[in-house]
Amino acid sequence: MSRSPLVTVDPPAPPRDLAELSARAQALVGRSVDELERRRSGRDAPGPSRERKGKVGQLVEQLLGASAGSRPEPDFVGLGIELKTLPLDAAGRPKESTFLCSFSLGDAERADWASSGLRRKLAHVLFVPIVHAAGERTIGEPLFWRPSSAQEQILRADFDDLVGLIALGQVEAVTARLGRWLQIRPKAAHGRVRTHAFGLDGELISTIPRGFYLRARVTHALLRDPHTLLDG
Amino acid sequence: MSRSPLVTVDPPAPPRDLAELSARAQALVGRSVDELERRRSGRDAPGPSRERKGKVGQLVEQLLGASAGSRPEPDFVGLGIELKTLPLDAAGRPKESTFLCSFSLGDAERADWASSGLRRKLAHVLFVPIVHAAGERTIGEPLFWRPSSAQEQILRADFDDLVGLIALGQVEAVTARLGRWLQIRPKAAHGRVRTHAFGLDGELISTIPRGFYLRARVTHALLRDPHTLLDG
DNA sequence: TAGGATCCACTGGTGGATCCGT
DNA sequence: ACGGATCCACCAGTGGATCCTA
Repeated sequence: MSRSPLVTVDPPAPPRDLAELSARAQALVGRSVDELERRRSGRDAPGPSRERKGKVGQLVEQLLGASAGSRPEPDFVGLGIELKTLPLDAAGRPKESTFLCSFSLGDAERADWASSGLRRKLAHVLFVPIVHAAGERTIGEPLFWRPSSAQEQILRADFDDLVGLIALGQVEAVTARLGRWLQIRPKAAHGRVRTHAFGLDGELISTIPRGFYLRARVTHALLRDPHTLLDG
Repeated sequence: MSRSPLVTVDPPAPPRDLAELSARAQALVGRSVDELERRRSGRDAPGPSRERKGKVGQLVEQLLGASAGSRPEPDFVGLGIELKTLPLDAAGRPKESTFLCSFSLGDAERADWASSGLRRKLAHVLFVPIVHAAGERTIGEPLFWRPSSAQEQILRADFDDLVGLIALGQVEAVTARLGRWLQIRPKAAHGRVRTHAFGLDGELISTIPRGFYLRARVTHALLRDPHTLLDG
Protein backbone atom coordinates (compact mmCIF):
# COMPACT_ATOMS: atom_id res chain seq x y z
CA MET A 1 0.00 0.00 0.00
CA SER A 2 1.37 3.41 -0.98
CA ARG A 3 2.12 5.98 1.69
CA SER A 4 1.24 9.65 1.53
CA PRO A 5 1.39 12.39 4.15
CA LEU A 6 -2.17 11.53 5.08
CA VAL A 7 -2.90 7.86 5.34
CA THR A 8 -5.61 6.62 2.99
CA VAL A 9 -8.07 4.02 4.11
CA ASP A 10 -9.41 1.06 2.22
CA PRO A 11 -13.17 0.83 1.79
CA PRO A 12 -14.57 -1.89 4.01
CA ALA A 13 -16.48 -4.87 2.70
CA PRO A 14 -20.27 -4.62 2.56
CA PRO A 15 -21.81 -5.02 6.01
CA ARG A 16 -23.21 -8.48 6.53
CA ASP A 17 -26.15 -7.44 8.63
CA LEU A 18 -27.95 -4.48 10.08
CA ALA A 19 -26.00 -4.71 13.32
CA GLU A 20 -22.71 -4.36 11.51
CA LEU A 21 -23.98 -1.45 9.45
CA SER A 22 -25.36 0.20 12.55
CA ALA A 23 -22.09 -0.21 14.38
CA ARG A 24 -20.19 1.40 11.52
CA ALA A 25 -22.58 4.32 11.39
CA GLN A 26 -22.33 4.78 15.15
CA ALA A 27 -18.57 4.81 14.90
CA LEU A 28 -18.76 7.88 12.67
CA VAL A 29 -20.84 9.99 15.05
CA GLY A 30 -19.07 13.19 15.98
CA ARG A 31 -16.36 12.80 13.35
CA SER A 32 -15.44 15.72 11.12
CA VAL A 33 -16.45 15.31 7.49
CA ASP A 34 -13.46 17.28 6.26
CA GLU A 35 -11.07 15.12 8.15
CA LEU A 36 -12.64 11.89 6.94
CA GLU A 37 -12.50 13.27 3.43
CA ARG A 38 -8.83 14.10 3.71
CA ARG A 39 -8.10 10.66 4.98
CA ARG A 40 -9.93 9.00 2.18
CA SER A 41 -8.42 11.01 -0.62
CA GLY A 42 -5.04 11.46 0.93
CA ARG A 43 -5.30 15.09 -0.10
CA ASP A 44 -5.76 18.21 1.90
CA ALA A 45 -8.21 20.47 0.12
CA PRO A 46 -11.75 21.10 1.32
CA GLY A 47 -12.48 23.51 -1.56
CA PRO A 48 -15.38 25.93 -1.76
CA SER A 49 -18.65 24.50 -0.52
CA ARG A 50 -20.36 24.47 -3.87
CA GLU A 51 -17.70 22.18 -5.27
CA ARG A 52 -18.45 19.65 -2.56
CA LYS A 53 -21.98 18.84 -3.68
CA GLY A 54 -22.68 15.18 -3.54
CA LYS A 55 -19.30 14.25 -2.17
CA VAL A 56 -20.51 13.75 1.37
CA GLY A 57 -22.95 11.15 0.19
CA GLN A 58 -20.28 9.20 -1.59
CA LEU A 59 -17.86 9.53 1.26
CA VAL A 60 -20.32 8.05 3.71
CA GLU A 61 -21.23 5.34 1.23
CA GLN A 62 -17.61 4.27 1.10
CA LEU A 63 -17.07 4.49 4.80
CA LEU A 64 -20.04 2.26 5.48
CA GLY A 65 -19.19 -0.20 2.73
CA ALA A 66 -22.06 0.52 0.36
CA SER A 67 -21.95 -1.06 -3.04
CA ALA A 68 -20.88 2.19 -4.69
CA GLY A 69 -21.89 3.19 -8.17
CA SER A 70 -25.02 4.10 -10.03
CA ARG A 71 -26.94 0.89 -9.79
CA PRO A 72 -30.71 0.97 -9.75
CA GLU A 73 -30.52 -0.77 -6.43
CA PRO A 74 -30.29 -0.21 -2.68
CA ASP A 75 -27.00 1.02 -1.39
CA PHE A 76 -26.72 -2.04 0.78
CA VAL A 77 -27.92 -4.70 -1.57
CA GLY A 78 -28.12 -7.67 0.70
CA LEU A 79 -29.89 -5.66 3.38
CA GLY A 80 -32.25 -3.71 1.12
CA ILE A 81 -31.27 -0.50 2.87
CA GLU A 82 -31.01 2.88 1.20
CA LEU A 83 -28.49 5.41 2.52
CA LYS A 84 -29.31 9.13 2.66
CA THR A 85 -27.17 11.83 4.15
CA LEU A 86 -29.20 14.68 5.60
CA PRO A 87 -27.75 18.19 5.88
CA LEU A 88 -28.78 19.78 9.20
CA ASP A 89 -28.26 23.32 10.40
CA ALA A 90 -26.93 24.18 13.83
CA ALA A 91 -30.42 23.88 15.28
CA GLY A 92 -30.85 20.37 13.91
CA ARG A 93 -33.18 21.30 11.08
CA PRO A 94 -32.73 19.84 7.59
CA LYS A 95 -31.43 22.51 5.26
CA GLU A 96 -32.86 20.92 2.13
CA SER A 97 -35.41 18.46 0.93
CA THR A 98 -34.01 15.02 0.17
CA PHE A 99 -33.68 13.84 -3.40
CA LEU A 100 -35.15 10.37 -3.83
CA CYS A 101 -35.15 9.47 -7.50
CA SER A 102 -35.65 11.01 -10.86
CA PHE A 103 -38.93 10.55 -12.60
CA SER A 104 -39.45 10.33 -16.33
CA LEU A 105 -42.73 11.99 -17.04
CA GLY A 106 -43.39 9.52 -19.80
CA ASP A 107 -43.51 6.74 -17.23
CA ALA A 108 -46.45 8.22 -15.40
CA GLU A 109 -49.04 6.06 -17.09
CA ARG A 110 -47.32 2.85 -16.17
CA ALA A 111 -46.19 3.83 -12.70
CA ASP A 112 -47.87 2.44 -9.65
CA TRP A 113 -46.80 2.65 -6.08
CA ALA A 114 -46.69 -1.04 -5.25
CA SER A 115 -44.09 -1.82 -7.88
CA SER A 116 -42.29 1.51 -7.85
CA GLY A 117 -38.61 1.95 -7.24
CA LEU A 118 -39.53 4.81 -4.96
CA ARG A 119 -41.41 2.51 -2.65
CA ARG A 120 -38.49 0.10 -2.55
CA LYS A 121 -36.10 2.91 -1.73
CA LEU A 122 -38.21 4.23 1.08
CA ALA A 123 -38.92 0.80 2.50
CA HIS A 124 -35.83 0.99 4.68
CA VAL A 125 -33.66 4.08 4.91
CA LEU A 126 -30.55 4.86 6.88
CA PHE A 127 -30.41 8.61 7.47
CA VAL A 128 -27.00 9.96 8.37
CA PRO A 129 -27.20 13.59 9.51
CA ILE A 130 -24.44 15.96 8.44
CA VAL A 131 -24.51 18.74 10.98
CA HIS A 132 -23.40 22.11 9.63
CA ALA A 133 -22.35 24.27 12.55
CA ALA A 134 -19.65 26.83 13.18
CA GLY A 135 -18.19 26.42 9.70
CA GLU A 136 -17.73 22.70 10.25
CA ARG A 137 -19.54 19.56 9.18
CA THR A 138 -19.90 16.76 11.67
CA ILE A 139 -21.57 13.40 11.37
CA GLY A 140 -24.63 12.99 13.54
CA GLU A 141 -26.61 10.22 15.12
CA PRO A 142 -27.88 7.81 12.45
CA LEU A 143 -31.51 6.82 12.10
CA PHE A 144 -32.83 3.64 10.55
CA TRP A 145 -36.33 4.28 9.32
CA ARG A 146 -39.07 2.02 7.98
CA PRO A 147 -42.33 3.76 7.19
CA SER A 148 -45.17 2.58 9.40
CA SER A 149 -48.25 1.53 7.51
CA ALA A 150 -49.90 4.86 8.34
CA GLN A 151 -46.86 6.66 7.00
CA GLU A 152 -46.81 4.57 3.88
CA GLN A 153 -50.42 5.50 3.21
CA ILE A 154 -49.40 9.14 3.13
CA LEU A 155 -46.54 8.42 0.78
CA ARG A 156 -48.70 6.36 -1.51
CA ALA A 157 -51.43 8.98 -1.57
CA ASP A 158 -48.89 11.63 -2.56
CA PHE A 159 -47.41 9.35 -5.17
CA ASP A 160 -50.81 8.56 -6.65
CA ASP A 161 -51.85 12.20 -6.71
CA LEU A 162 -48.68 13.41 -8.37
CA VAL A 163 -48.32 10.59 -10.84
CA GLY A 164 -52.04 10.76 -11.55
CA LEU A 165 -51.85 14.45 -12.42
CA ILE A 166 -49.10 13.78 -14.89
CA ALA A 167 -50.82 10.77 -16.35
CA LEU A 168 -53.81 13.02 -16.98
CA GLY A 169 -51.63 15.41 -18.92
CA GLN A 170 -51.56 18.09 -16.24
CA VAL A 171 -47.79 18.23 -16.31
CA GLU A 172 -47.71 21.99 -15.97
CA ALA A 173 -49.97 21.83 -12.92
CA VAL A 174 -47.34 19.90 -11.00
CA THR A 175 -45.79 22.27 -8.55
CA ALA A 176 -43.52 21.64 -5.59
CA ARG A 177 -46.42 22.71 -3.39
CA LEU A 178 -48.30 19.51 -4.09
CA GLY A 179 -47.81 16.50 -1.90
CA ARG A 180 -47.84 16.31 1.88
CA TRP A 181 -44.58 14.38 2.27
CA LEU A 182 -43.36 13.94 -1.26
CA GLN A 183 -42.93 16.61 -3.86
CA ILE A 184 -41.86 16.69 -7.48
CA ARG A 185 -39.23 19.28 -8.33
CA PRO A 186 -36.74 19.91 -11.10
CA LYS A 187 -33.67 17.72 -11.22
CA ALA A 188 -31.31 18.28 -14.08
CA ALA A 189 -27.64 18.14 -14.79
CA HIS A 190 -28.13 21.10 -17.08
CA GLY A 191 -31.19 23.29 -17.09
CA ARG A 192 -31.67 22.72 -20.79
CA VAL A 193 -32.09 19.00 -20.82
CA ARG A 194 -35.64 18.14 -21.79
CA THR A 195 -37.80 15.14 -21.24
CA HIS A 196 -41.18 14.51 -22.76
CA ALA A 197 -44.73 13.84 -21.75
CA PHE A 198 -48.21 14.00 -23.22
CA GLY A 199 -50.48 16.98 -22.62
CA LEU A 200 -54.22 17.20 -22.15
CA ASP A 201 -54.95 16.77 -25.83
CA GLY A 202 -52.34 14.10 -26.28
CA GLU A 203 -49.85 16.56 -27.70
CA LEU A 204 -46.20 16.07 -26.87
CA ILE A 205 -44.94 18.36 -24.15
CA SER A 206 -41.33 19.05 -23.44
CA THR A 207 -40.37 19.72 -19.85
CA ILE A 208 -37.29 19.81 -17.71
CA PRO A 209 -36.33 16.60 -15.91
CA ARG A 210 -37.82 16.17 -12.49
CA GLY A 211 -37.44 14.02 -9.46
CA PHE A 212 -39.20 12.99 -6.30
CA TYR A 213 -38.08 14.67 -3.10
CA LEU A 214 -38.95 14.16 0.54
CA ARG A 215 -39.87 17.48 2.16
CA ALA A 216 -37.47 18.93 4.71
CA ARG A 217 -40.24 19.26 7.26
CA VAL A 218 -40.84 15.54 6.97
CA THR A 219 -37.25 14.49 7.58
CA HIS A 220 -37.19 16.97 10.43
CA ALA A 221 -40.19 15.37 12.03
CA LEU A 222 -38.82 11.86 11.45
CA LEU A 223 -35.64 12.67 13.30
CA ARG A 224 -37.63 13.68 16.32
CA ASP A 225 -40.20 10.92 16.08
CA PRO A 226 -39.81 8.13 13.53
CA HIS A 227 -43.52 7.40 13.82
CA THR A 228 -44.68 10.92 13.19
CA LEU A 229 -47.64 11.54 10.94
CA LEU A 230 -47.10 15.31 10.96
CA ASP A 231 -50.84 15.98 11.08
CA GLY A 232 -52.68 12.96 9.85
CA MET B 1 -69.01 78.47 -1.52
CA SER B 2 -65.38 79.50 -1.39
CA ARG B 3 -63.27 79.27 -4.52
CA SER B 4 -59.76 77.92 -4.63
CA PRO B 5 -57.52 76.99 -7.55
CA LEU B 6 -58.88 73.49 -7.29
CA VAL B 7 -62.61 73.26 -6.74
CA THR B 8 -63.58 71.45 -3.56
CA VAL B 9 -66.58 69.19 -3.49
CA ASP B 10 -69.21 68.83 -0.80
CA PRO B 11 -69.68 65.35 0.63
CA PRO B 12 -72.96 63.89 -0.61
CA ALA B 13 -75.79 62.83 1.65
CA PRO B 14 -75.90 59.17 2.70
CA PRO B 15 -77.19 56.95 -0.11
CA ARG B 16 -80.79 55.99 0.37
CA ASP B 17 -80.51 52.53 -1.07
CA LEU B 18 -78.12 50.03 -2.49
CA ALA B 19 -78.82 51.20 -6.03
CA GLU B 20 -77.77 54.73 -5.22
CA LEU B 21 -74.62 53.56 -3.46
CA SER B 22 -73.81 51.26 -6.33
CA ALA B 23 -74.25 54.05 -8.85
CA ARG B 24 -71.91 56.30 -6.89
CA ALA B 25 -69.27 53.59 -6.66
CA GLN B 26 -69.59 52.89 -10.37
CA ALA B 27 -69.13 56.56 -11.11
CA LEU B 28 -65.69 56.43 -9.48
CA VAL B 29 -64.35 53.56 -11.58
CA GLY B 30 -61.26 54.56 -13.49
CA ARG B 31 -60.79 57.84 -11.61
CA SER B 32 -57.41 58.79 -10.22
CA VAL B 33 -57.18 58.74 -6.45
CA ASP B 34 -54.68 61.60 -6.39
CA GLU B 35 -56.94 63.78 -8.44
CA LEU B 36 -59.98 63.03 -6.31
CA GLU B 37 -57.90 63.76 -3.25
CA ARG B 38 -56.77 67.11 -4.62
CA ARG B 39 -60.32 68.03 -5.45
CA ARG B 40 -61.55 67.16 -2.01
CA SER B 41 -58.88 68.95 -0.08
CA GLY B 42 -58.38 71.79 -2.51
CA ARG B 43 -54.67 71.22 -2.09
CA ASP B 44 -52.07 69.81 -4.40
CA ALA B 45 -49.79 67.51 -2.44
CA PRO B 46 -49.77 63.75 -2.77
CA GLY B 47 -46.92 63.37 -0.28
CA PRO B 48 -44.84 60.25 0.25
CA SER B 49 -46.83 57.05 0.15
CA ARG B 50 -46.33 56.17 3.77
CA GLU B 51 -47.96 59.39 4.85
CA ARG B 52 -51.06 58.47 2.91
CA LYS B 53 -51.99 55.45 4.99
CA GLY B 54 -55.65 55.28 5.67
CA LYS B 55 -56.49 58.37 3.67
CA VAL B 56 -57.82 56.47 0.71
CA GLY B 57 -60.36 54.79 2.90
CA GLN B 58 -61.60 58.04 4.26
CA LEU B 59 -61.63 59.68 0.86
CA VAL B 60 -63.82 56.95 -0.59
CA GLU B 61 -66.04 57.06 2.48
CA GLN B 62 -66.68 60.73 1.87
CA LEU B 63 -67.19 60.38 -1.84
CA LEU B 64 -69.79 57.70 -1.33
CA GLY B 65 -71.53 59.51 1.49
CA ALA B 66 -70.62 57.18 4.35
CA SER B 67 -71.45 58.30 7.84
CA ALA B 68 -67.85 59.20 8.57
CA GLY B 69 -66.28 58.88 11.95
CA SER B 70 -65.31 56.17 14.38
CA ARG B 71 -68.68 54.75 15.15
CA PRO B 72 -68.98 51.12 16.10
CA GLU B 73 -71.36 50.80 13.20
CA PRO B 74 -71.55 50.07 9.48
CA ASP B 75 -70.29 52.78 7.20
CA PHE B 76 -73.71 53.00 5.62
CA VAL B 77 -75.92 52.78 8.62
CA GLY B 78 -79.29 52.51 7.01
CA LEU B 79 -78.07 49.90 4.57
CA GLY B 80 -75.96 47.87 6.97
CA ILE B 81 -73.10 47.93 4.51
CA GLU B 82 -69.42 48.04 5.43
CA LEU B 83 -66.99 49.81 3.10
CA LYS B 84 -63.49 48.41 2.53
CA THR B 85 -60.93 49.70 0.08
CA LEU B 86 -58.68 47.00 -1.28
CA PRO B 87 -55.18 47.79 -2.55
CA LEU B 88 -54.43 45.80 -5.73
CA ASP B 89 -51.19 45.49 -7.62
CA ALA B 90 -50.94 45.85 -11.39
CA ALA B 91 -51.89 42.21 -11.82
CA GLY B 92 -55.06 42.65 -9.79
CA ARG B 93 -53.82 40.91 -6.67
CA PRO B 94 -54.48 42.36 -3.20
CA LYS B 95 -51.25 43.75 -1.77
CA GLU B 96 -52.29 43.31 1.83
CA SER B 97 -54.69 41.49 4.05
CA THR B 98 -57.74 43.53 5.04
CA PHE B 99 -58.11 44.84 8.58
CA LEU B 100 -61.53 44.05 9.95
CA CYS B 101 -61.65 45.01 13.59
CA SER B 102 -59.50 45.06 16.65
CA PHE B 103 -59.92 42.36 19.22
CA SER B 104 -59.40 42.75 22.92
CA LEU B 105 -57.98 39.51 24.16
CA GLY B 106 -59.88 39.87 27.37
CA ASP B 107 -63.14 39.61 25.45
CA ALA B 108 -62.39 36.12 24.20
CA GLU B 109 -64.43 34.36 26.84
CA ARG B 110 -67.56 36.28 26.09
CA ALA B 111 -67.19 36.43 22.34
CA ASP B 112 -69.37 34.36 20.11
CA TRP B 113 -69.77 34.53 16.39
CA ALA B 114 -73.52 35.01 16.23
CA SER B 115 -73.46 38.24 18.20
CA SER B 116 -70.06 39.45 17.14
CA GLY B 117 -69.35 42.79 15.55
CA LEU B 118 -67.16 40.95 13.11
CA ARG B 119 -70.07 38.96 11.79
CA ARG B 120 -72.13 42.10 11.40
CA LYS B 121 -69.32 43.79 9.50
CA LEU B 122 -68.84 40.94 7.13
CA ALA B 123 -72.54 40.46 6.58
CA HIS B 124 -72.50 42.90 3.69
CA VAL B 125 -69.32 44.47 2.38
CA LEU B 126 -68.65 46.90 -0.41
CA PHE B 127 -65.11 46.32 -1.68
CA VAL B 128 -63.63 49.21 -3.63
CA PRO B 129 -60.35 48.20 -5.32
CA ILE B 130 -57.55 50.73 -5.42
CA VAL B 131 -55.37 49.67 -8.32
CA HIS B 132 -51.70 50.54 -7.90
CA ALA B 133 -50.10 50.56 -11.33
CA ALA B 134 -47.46 52.62 -13.07
CA GLY B 135 -47.00 54.87 -10.07
CA GLU B 136 -50.67 55.77 -10.04
CA ARG B 137 -53.68 54.75 -8.00
CA THR B 138 -56.96 54.25 -9.79
CA ILE B 139 -60.34 53.19 -8.50
CA GLY B 140 -61.50 49.81 -9.71
CA GLU B 141 -64.75 47.96 -10.22
CA PRO B 142 -66.66 47.72 -6.92
CA LEU B 143 -67.92 44.47 -5.49
CA PHE B 144 -70.83 44.04 -3.12
CA TRP B 145 -70.32 40.83 -1.19
CA ARG B 146 -72.53 38.88 1.18
CA PRO B 147 -71.02 35.64 2.46
CA SER B 148 -72.90 32.59 1.26
CA SER B 149 -73.86 30.22 4.04
CA ALA B 150 -70.96 27.94 3.08
CA GLN B 151 -68.61 30.91 3.27
CA GLU B 152 -70.00 31.97 6.60
CA GLN B 153 -69.32 28.51 7.97
CA ILE B 154 -65.67 28.95 7.14
CA LEU B 155 -65.58 32.35 8.78
CA ARG B 156 -67.32 31.10 11.87
CA ALA B 157 -65.06 28.08 12.17
CA ASP B 158 -62.01 30.34 11.99
CA PHE B 159 -63.52 32.71 14.51
CA ASP B 160 -64.36 29.90 16.90
CA ASP B 161 -60.90 28.35 16.58
CA LEU B 162 -59.06 31.59 17.15
CA VAL B 163 -61.24 32.93 19.91
CA GLY B 164 -61.31 29.50 21.49
CA LEU B 165 -57.54 29.30 21.63
CA ILE B 166 -57.39 32.63 23.40
CA ALA B 167 -60.19 31.76 25.77
CA LEU B 168 -58.18 28.68 26.73
CA GLY B 169 -55.24 30.86 27.59
CA GLN B 170 -53.17 29.89 24.57
CA VAL B 171 -52.63 33.51 23.64
CA GLU B 172 -49.04 32.95 22.63
CA ALA B 173 -50.06 30.10 20.34
CA VAL B 174 -52.06 32.48 18.19
CA THR B 175 -50.10 33.04 15.03
CA ALA B 176 -51.09 34.65 11.74
CA ARG B 177 -50.82 31.19 10.20
CA LEU B 178 -53.99 30.05 11.91
CA GLY B 179 -57.32 30.48 10.22
CA ARG B 180 -58.29 29.64 6.68
CA TRP B 181 -59.89 32.97 5.83
CA LEU B 182 -59.45 35.02 8.95
CA GLN B 183 -56.26 35.61 10.85
CA ILE B 184 -55.33 37.44 14.00
CA ARG B 185 -52.37 39.77 13.69
CA PRO B 186 -50.91 42.69 15.59
CA LYS B 187 -52.68 46.02 15.32
CA ALA B 188 -51.31 48.85 17.34
CA ALA B 189 -50.94 52.56 17.12
CA HIS B 190 -47.68 52.20 18.98
CA GLY B 191 -45.82 48.97 19.34
CA ARG B 192 -45.65 49.44 23.05
CA VAL B 193 -49.30 49.60 23.85
CA ARG B 194 -50.27 46.51 25.79
CA THR B 195 -53.55 44.75 26.33
CA HIS B 196 -54.17 41.96 28.75
CA ALA B 197 -55.43 38.42 28.82
CA PHE B 198 -55.34 35.41 31.08
CA GLY B 199 -52.85 32.61 30.56
CA LEU B 200 -53.10 28.88 31.06
CA ASP B 201 -52.82 29.13 34.81
CA GLY B 202 -55.03 32.16 35.04
CA GLU B 203 -52.07 34.48 35.30
CA LEU B 204 -52.31 37.87 33.66
CA ILE B 205 -50.54 38.08 30.35
CA SER B 206 -49.65 41.29 28.62
CA THR B 207 -49.65 41.26 24.85
CA ILE B 208 -49.68 43.71 22.02
CA PRO B 209 -53.07 44.71 20.66
CA ARG B 210 -54.36 42.56 17.85
CA GLY B 211 -57.04 42.57 15.24
CA PHE B 212 -58.89 40.31 12.86
CA TYR B 213 -57.80 40.40 9.24
CA LEU B 214 -59.14 38.82 6.09
CA ARG B 215 -56.36 37.06 4.18
CA ALA B 216 -55.23 38.57 0.90
CA ARG B 217 -55.75 35.30 -0.90
CA VAL B 218 -59.36 35.35 0.20
CA THR B 219 -60.13 38.82 -1.11
CA HIS B 220 -58.30 37.87 -4.28
CA ALA B 221 -60.50 34.84 -4.75
CA LEU B 222 -63.65 36.82 -3.92
CA LEU B 223 -62.91 39.35 -6.63
CA ARG B 224 -62.78 36.58 -9.19
CA ASP B 225 -65.68 34.60 -7.80
CA PRO B 226 -67.81 35.99 -4.99
CA HIS B 227 -68.99 32.46 -4.19
CA THR B 228 -65.54 30.95 -3.93
CA LEU B 229 -64.79 28.53 -1.14
CA LEU B 230 -61.08 28.44 -2.00
CA ASP B 231 -60.85 24.72 -1.24
CA GLY B 232 -63.71 23.72 0.99
C1' DT C 1 -26.76 9.95 -18.01
C1' DA C 2 -27.73 8.34 -13.46
C1' DG C 3 -26.91 8.64 -8.69
C1' DG C 4 -25.03 11.59 -4.99
C1' DA C 5 -26.50 16.17 -3.37
C1' DT C 6 -26.27 21.64 -2.57
C1' DC C 7 -26.77 26.49 -4.12
C1' DC C 8 -29.43 30.55 -4.69
C1' DA C 9 -32.62 34.27 -6.60
C1' DC C 10 -37.04 35.14 -5.86
C1' DT C 11 -41.66 35.40 -3.71
C1' DG C 12 -45.39 35.07 -0.70
C1' DG C 13 -46.57 35.32 4.01
C1' DT C 14 -45.57 36.59 8.84
C1' DG C 15 -45.03 39.61 12.66
C1' DG C 16 -45.07 43.44 13.94
C1' DA C 17 -44.45 48.87 13.33
C1' DT C 18 -46.15 52.92 11.66
C1' DC C 19 -49.07 56.65 9.80
C1' DC C 20 -53.52 59.67 9.29
C1' DG C 21 -57.84 61.73 10.97
C1' DT C 22 -61.39 62.35 14.32
C1' DA D 1 -58.18 55.37 21.63
C1' DC D 2 -60.31 53.71 17.62
C1' DG D 3 -61.33 53.27 12.78
C1' DG D 4 -59.07 53.90 8.34
C1' DA D 5 -55.15 51.42 6.27
C1' DT D 6 -49.97 50.65 4.57
C1' DC D 7 -44.98 49.75 5.30
C1' DC D 8 -41.20 46.67 5.80
C1' DA D 9 -37.60 43.36 7.63
C1' DC D 10 -37.28 38.85 7.76
C1' DC D 11 -37.89 33.89 6.73
C1' DA D 12 -39.42 29.60 4.76
C1' DG D 13 -40.41 27.43 0.66
C1' DT D 14 -40.32 27.27 -4.42
C1' DG D 15 -38.34 26.60 -8.83
C1' DG D 16 -34.99 25.78 -10.91
C1' DA D 17 -29.52 25.71 -11.73
C1' DT D 18 -25.41 23.75 -10.69
C1' DC D 19 -21.68 20.65 -9.14
C1' DC D 20 -19.18 15.91 -8.47
C1' DT D 21 -18.10 11.02 -9.55
C1' DA D 22 -18.62 6.91 -11.96
